[in-house]
Amino acid sequence: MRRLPRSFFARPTLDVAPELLGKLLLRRCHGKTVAGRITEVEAYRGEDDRACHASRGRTPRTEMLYARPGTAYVYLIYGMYHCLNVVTEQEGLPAAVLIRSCAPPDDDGVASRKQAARKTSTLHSPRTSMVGPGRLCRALAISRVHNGLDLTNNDDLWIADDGYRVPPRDIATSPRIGIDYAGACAAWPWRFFLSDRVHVSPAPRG
DNA sequence: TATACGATCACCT
DNA sequence: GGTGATCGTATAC
Repeated sequence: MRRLPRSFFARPTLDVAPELLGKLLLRRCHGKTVAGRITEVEAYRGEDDRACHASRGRTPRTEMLYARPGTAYVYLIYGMYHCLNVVTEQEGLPAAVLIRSCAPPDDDGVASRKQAARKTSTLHSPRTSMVGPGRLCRALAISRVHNGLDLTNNDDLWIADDGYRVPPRDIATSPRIGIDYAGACAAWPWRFFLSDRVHVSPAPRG
């Protein structure tokens, strides 16, 4: 089990995002460690990306997007949910990957992940589900107190590689969710997810 | 100071 | 299919 180093995040965001699929998101809280295997992410890159919060420039809110790669950017959305991002690229270039969903890591040993989902469905109620950015942060007790945390060097929240590999053909892409206001950027296929969609948020209708 | 709205979710018909 | 919850942020005044 190897914690992802800063060099992993200090690369093009569109390379980092799909490579985060299959990695473990780990959260240590009150002496217990909770983990999720990343199944769905979205890339946000640069001031020219109208869906990126930094598209209106550097403000107190977006400051962390300009920080060192490997920094956590956590913000409050709709007054009640939090979203977790990992900052990418070089310091000064505002870019990050939104972690949208995780699967229970113990699904691994089962041949069919759909079978595993059925098997464990009663253990993962809507309140403990890690599918969806708001639910993920609720399940892992992630909030704005984690904004600015260095994920490469702390023991509360980090990302690790345990050797699990996602075959490239099992990765699907789509436009990002909930950014219809972003003009042409709304069509960019910057959402990456496991194509079985077992632990992935449902695609919007339409 | 006031207002509009959002990288969501749960619950309703 | 639709809508309310709930509040920080950006923008307009």
